[in-house]
Amino acid sequence: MAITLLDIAKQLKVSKMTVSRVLNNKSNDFITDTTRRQVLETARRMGYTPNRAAQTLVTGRTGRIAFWSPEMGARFYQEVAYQFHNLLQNDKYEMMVGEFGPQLLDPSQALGLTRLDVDGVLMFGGKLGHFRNALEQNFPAKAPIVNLGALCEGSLDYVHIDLYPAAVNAVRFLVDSGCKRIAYVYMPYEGSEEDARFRVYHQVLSEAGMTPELINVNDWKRPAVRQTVRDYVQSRGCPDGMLCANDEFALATLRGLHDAGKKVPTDVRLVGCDGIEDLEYLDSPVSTITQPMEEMCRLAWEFLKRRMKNSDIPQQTAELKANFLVRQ
Amino acid sequence: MAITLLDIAKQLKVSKMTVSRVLNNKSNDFITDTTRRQVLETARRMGYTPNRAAQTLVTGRTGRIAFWSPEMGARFYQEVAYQFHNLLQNDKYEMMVGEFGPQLLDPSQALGLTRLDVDGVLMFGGKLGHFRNALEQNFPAKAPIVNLGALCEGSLDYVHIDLYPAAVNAVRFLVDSGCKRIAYVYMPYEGSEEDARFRVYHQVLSEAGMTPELINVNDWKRPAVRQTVRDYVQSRGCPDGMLCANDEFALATLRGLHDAGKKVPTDVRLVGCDGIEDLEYLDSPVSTITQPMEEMCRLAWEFLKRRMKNSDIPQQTAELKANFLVRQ
DNA sequence: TTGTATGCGTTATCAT
DNA sequence: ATGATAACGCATACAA
Repeated sequence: MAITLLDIAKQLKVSKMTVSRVLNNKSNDFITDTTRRQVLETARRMGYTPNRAAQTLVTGRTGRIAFWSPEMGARFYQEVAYQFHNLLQNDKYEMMVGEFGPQLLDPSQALGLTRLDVDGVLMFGGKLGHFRNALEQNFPAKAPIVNLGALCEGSLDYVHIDLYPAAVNAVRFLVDSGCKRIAYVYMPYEGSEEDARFRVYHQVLSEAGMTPELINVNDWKRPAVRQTVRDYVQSRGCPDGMLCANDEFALATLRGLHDAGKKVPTDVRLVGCDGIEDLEYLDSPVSTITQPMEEMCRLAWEFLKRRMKNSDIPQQTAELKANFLVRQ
Repeated sequence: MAITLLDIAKQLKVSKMTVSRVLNNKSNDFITDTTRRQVLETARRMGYTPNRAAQTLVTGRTGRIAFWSPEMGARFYQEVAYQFHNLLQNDKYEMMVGEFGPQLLDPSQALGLTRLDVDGVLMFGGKLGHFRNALEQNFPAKAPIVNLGALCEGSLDYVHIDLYPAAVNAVRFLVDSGCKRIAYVYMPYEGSEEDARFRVYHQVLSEAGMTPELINVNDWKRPAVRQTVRDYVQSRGCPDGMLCANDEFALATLRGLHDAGKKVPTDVRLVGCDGIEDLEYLDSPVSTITQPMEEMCRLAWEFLKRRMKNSDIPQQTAELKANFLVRQ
C-alpha cells in the first residue's frame, strides 16, 4: 500500500497532525525547524504522496476542472481544450475532458451515472438549456459552470461569441463576389434555426433575392461530410458559393468539391467558421469567421476561478465579436 | 451541501446500508422489492449522486485514467487522445489529459506536486527511462502504466510502433525520386540519435553517398517551424527532398516552403510521419509514414485494463509496424 | 432481508 | 509548538 501520513508519523514518533502541518505549510502553523526538516526528509525518503481522495473528502475540493464540448474529434474543440489545458496547468489544476452526447442526455442512465468529481466546469458550445438537467445530475451541486461559445444564454456565467456581424459580412462577401447559388453546409440540431449563422444566411440571401440551399450533414467526421458534399454536387449540380457552419466542415467540403472536380476559389467560393489553424495551411484560400479563442478561454477561466472562490458574486458575462477574415 | 446516503436513509427510516445496497445493486444482496423501489424513487427525487471521493477512499478506485503525451498542441497527440477518449467512454472511465514537460521533471517540485489520482496511465511518445522518476512521484504506486508509440522500451507493458522499415522506404523513395539534397526536419531531444527516423535517414543517405542536412526546430508550434524552414531555405538554398520527423512539422514545412516560393512536389518532395488526418486534406500531395493508431490505442487500452484487473500477469508487449504511404 | 460497527487518509477543532 | 479526537461519505465485514 501507499505511504500515509501515519507511516511517517510513526517513523518519527510524532503525531500525524505534525506531519500534515509540515507538508501543508500553512502560514499560521508554528513548527520547529528541526521537526520540519525531519518530516520533509522522511516524507521524501519514503516517497510519500498525499491521498487525493482523502483530501477531497475533507476539504471538498478536487483540484480538477472538466472541459466539455459536443465533439472532441473536431479540431476547433481540440484547440480550445489545449488553451484551457495550458491555463489550468499554470494554476495547478488538472483537466478532465468529455463530450456531452446522447449518453449524457439519456435519462435512463441519469441515476446510474456517477457524479463527476470536479471543482468547476468549462462548457463549450452547448446551449445550456438543453443540458441543464443532465448537468445537474452529473456535477456536484456546488461545482460552478461557465458556458462559452456562440450559443450561450441563461443565468449562469458565460463568455458569448457574437457571430452575427461577422456572418453578415461573410454571406455578403459571397453575394458581392457574384455567387449565384450559395449553399449552407451545417448539421441540424435542436434549435439550430436560431443559430446566428443560420439566420444570417437566410436573411442576407433573402435580401439579395436568392434561394437558400441547405446541405445537411449528420456527422462531424470529415470523411462523412466529404462524401455528403460530393454526392450533393454530383446529383444536384455545384453551388458557386458555400458557407460552412464550421471549419471542420469547410475542410471536408473542400475535399468533397475536389472529388467532384471543382476548384476553390475559381469554381466555388468557400467560407468557414471558427478560425482553426489547419485552414491557414492550405493552398486553396478559404475565408472564415474567426472566433477570438484565446481571449474567450482566458475570460472563461477567470470567471470560473472567481466563481469558485466566491459563489455569491453576480452573474459574470462577456460578449466578444467574431471577425470575418477574407483569404484570397 | 449535497445529498448523502444518510439523508435518504433518514427520510425512509432505514439504515444507510440499505440505501447503499440498493444503489450499488450487487447481485448477492437481497432486498425487498418495495424497499428497492422506495430507495430508488427517493434517491431520484432528492437528486442523490454518490460522493466519488468517499467511494475512492474506501474502494481504492477512481474511475479515471490519465493520458499523457509530450505536446497536447500537436494534432497527432490530439487524435490519439480522441481515440482513447472514445475507448474509455465506452468502458465508463473518465479521461484526464496532461503533458510531461519540464514542470514534471523539475525535482524541486516533486514533493509539492500532488499525486494524480487515477487508476492507470496511458503514456504516449515518451522514452520511459527519462520519465520514470517523475512518474513514480506523480502517480499512486499501484497505478499501472502502459507506454505506447515509437519510443517504447523497458519492463513495463507497451505497444511499440516500429518505424524502421517504413522509414527506410520513405528515405529511399526520396533518393529514388532523384532528390540530390535531402534534409531532415526534426526537434533534437535527449537520445534523438537513436530514433529510428534519425538513424535511417543517416544510413540511407550514407548508402546513397549523400550528405545529411539537418534542420533543427526547437518548438512544436507551426508558426515557429514554418519560419525556421523559410529562413533556412532563404539562407542556405532549398533542398529538393525533405523528411519531417512528424506530420505537424511537415505541414509547417509546406508553408515555409510556400513562403520561400517553392512548390511541393515540383521543387521539393516532402515526406512526413504519423498519418494525421490534416495531411489528407491538402492539395499538395505529402507522403507520410503512417502509424496504426487505432490498433495501437485499442491494444494499449486492452493491456491497461488487463493490468488493472490483475497486476501479477507478465509483461504485455506488442509490436506494430508503421507503413510508408506514397501520395503523388 | 436489514442493521451495526469499523476504517479508508486526511484536515479541522480544540486541547495542552 | 504539538497532540488527541472527530468528521468527511462510503463500502466492507459481520450480526441479527
